Amino acid sequence: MYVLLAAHPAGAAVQELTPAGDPAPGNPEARTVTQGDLPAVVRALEDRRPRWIWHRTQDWYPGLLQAGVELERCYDLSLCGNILAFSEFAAHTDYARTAERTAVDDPAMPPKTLLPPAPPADQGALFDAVGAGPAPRHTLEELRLEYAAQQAALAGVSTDANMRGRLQLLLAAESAAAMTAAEMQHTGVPWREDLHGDILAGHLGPRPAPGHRPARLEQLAAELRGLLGVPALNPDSPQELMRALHRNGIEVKSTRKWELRESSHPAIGPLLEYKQLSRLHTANGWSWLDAWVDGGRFRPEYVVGGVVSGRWASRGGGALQIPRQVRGAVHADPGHKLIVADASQLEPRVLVALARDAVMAEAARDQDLYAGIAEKGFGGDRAKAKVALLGAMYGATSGESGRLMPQLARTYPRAVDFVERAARTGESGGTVTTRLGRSSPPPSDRWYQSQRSATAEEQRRAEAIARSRGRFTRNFVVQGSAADWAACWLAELRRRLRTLRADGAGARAGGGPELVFFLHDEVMVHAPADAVDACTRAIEEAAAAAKELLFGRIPVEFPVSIAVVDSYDRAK
DNA sequence: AAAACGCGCGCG
DNA sequence: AAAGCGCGCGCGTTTT
Repeated sequence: MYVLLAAHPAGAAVQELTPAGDPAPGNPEARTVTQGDLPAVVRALEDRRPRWIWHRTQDWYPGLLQAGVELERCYDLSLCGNILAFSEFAAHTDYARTAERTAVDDPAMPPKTLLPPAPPADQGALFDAVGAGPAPRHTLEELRLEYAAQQAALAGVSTDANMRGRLQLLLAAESAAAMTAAEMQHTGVPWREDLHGDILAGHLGPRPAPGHRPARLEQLAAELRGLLGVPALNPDSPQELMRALHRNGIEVKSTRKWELRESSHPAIGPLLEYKQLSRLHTANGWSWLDAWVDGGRFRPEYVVGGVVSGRWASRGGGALQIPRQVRGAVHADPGHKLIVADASQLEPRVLVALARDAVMAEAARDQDLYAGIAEKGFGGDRAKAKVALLGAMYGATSGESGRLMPQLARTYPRAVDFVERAARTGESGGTVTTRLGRSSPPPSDRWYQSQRSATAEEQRRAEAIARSRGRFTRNFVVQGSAADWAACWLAELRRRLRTLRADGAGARAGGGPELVFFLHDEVMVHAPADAVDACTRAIEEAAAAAKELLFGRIPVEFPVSIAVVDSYDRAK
């Protein structure tokens, strides 16, 4: 069953559709629902396990979750349309051809909200007030036609090499990701403000008055002014700092910490400490706590489709950059555990599978892939093998990594060829595509302009721009296919956790197992102690399922390492 | 005064 | 030890 949900002046409009996007023969009429009635109506329909079709998950699902309604599956027209419009698998379809002319939704655009909670006051007037605000951006009929067009495009994708199946899987996984993101934002990461406060006080001293440096930073700044002989120095100003360093004979070209570390001047130690603590204070200090942690939960906004490769981005709170320094504040509730799982060395394993490199696959049977690769081709030197492989995936040209490339190519020609081909394609303006069919964006205007270069200087510049795009497409196939895998892993895990909750896992502990965090190749589940074993099994099963969905039965493993801990800093 | 840019650094 | 990819954010600085 497919149900389309659209904004309507009266609140919302609901219509049952066929899988292809036609009005359902037995029940072709749309009906309108007031905003207040929507949660109850949706909940009643959910009993029939429909796939909910809507413009953007972020417009609908947060409000429904707020009203206590959790749903199983959806189809996000905006996210799926973006994939279909660019996918090479669908490039020959009418949908992709017309999509080039129509603006595609920007995934990074903030969502409008239809149901409580109301958006912050400063933007409330724009999006608020059903009936009083601007007309909905898309009518029910427009969205129905959009869905039908997307399904027609999908039906037009070749079944060769299971391309249609793979793309369909990607659309389902992307839509599931959108739901997971909304659910995780709703749930939040368990965050102990008191522990965070202890960490801050330990490093910085007591909380300072607003606009002031904490005691420890002030002390270090004073020390630096003395050591560098600049009484008014503001160490936060790179310009002032650079001048002060030069005056003391410290000839750095930037104030980056790895360059500073080269110098042995007595000011360098305190300066590096200042930089580290200053970062902690400004990025994850007391104001961060005030702004982002509420009621013991950190609720970041995830932006599914925010990265062209298919990775998620986030907005506000730096959710995808929680520094190791403060991970001790991420703490399970009483009677609960955090299960932190990450896919070990995901990208190189994905490369092995993509390239069907049997030699590398054999080496990758080792739990430690880099050690396995080192054994064959690098005389057991793990560090060398790792640097070489990372260089191959990122397009290293110089340094040790660049020098090791030929050595890697001798033993593993298929894997190296695979990324080299992706690079060549990108350099010449072509498109590359992930395992499930997400394609790279077209070259930038800069790239096109540089193609028409005349002088030798312009020519050199053009080659640099081309190489830069080559590094991007080289990495895109690996990073993007890893994101494909991770999206499937997450979707499979979500499904299993829903089953565990439905079966009553953790009912006594006051809250069943929940996904609370996802970071590229890592998931965190917050689970009652007695559900931990079932959850770890679910995580492993989901990983195995993801591999098979992407690649079928191939002799490449995607092991996950799992830590069951009370706080995040104890994981790996 | 506000917006845009560049630096530096956190994460994978 | 940093370099090759992908991000977000806060600060200082420059431009509008």
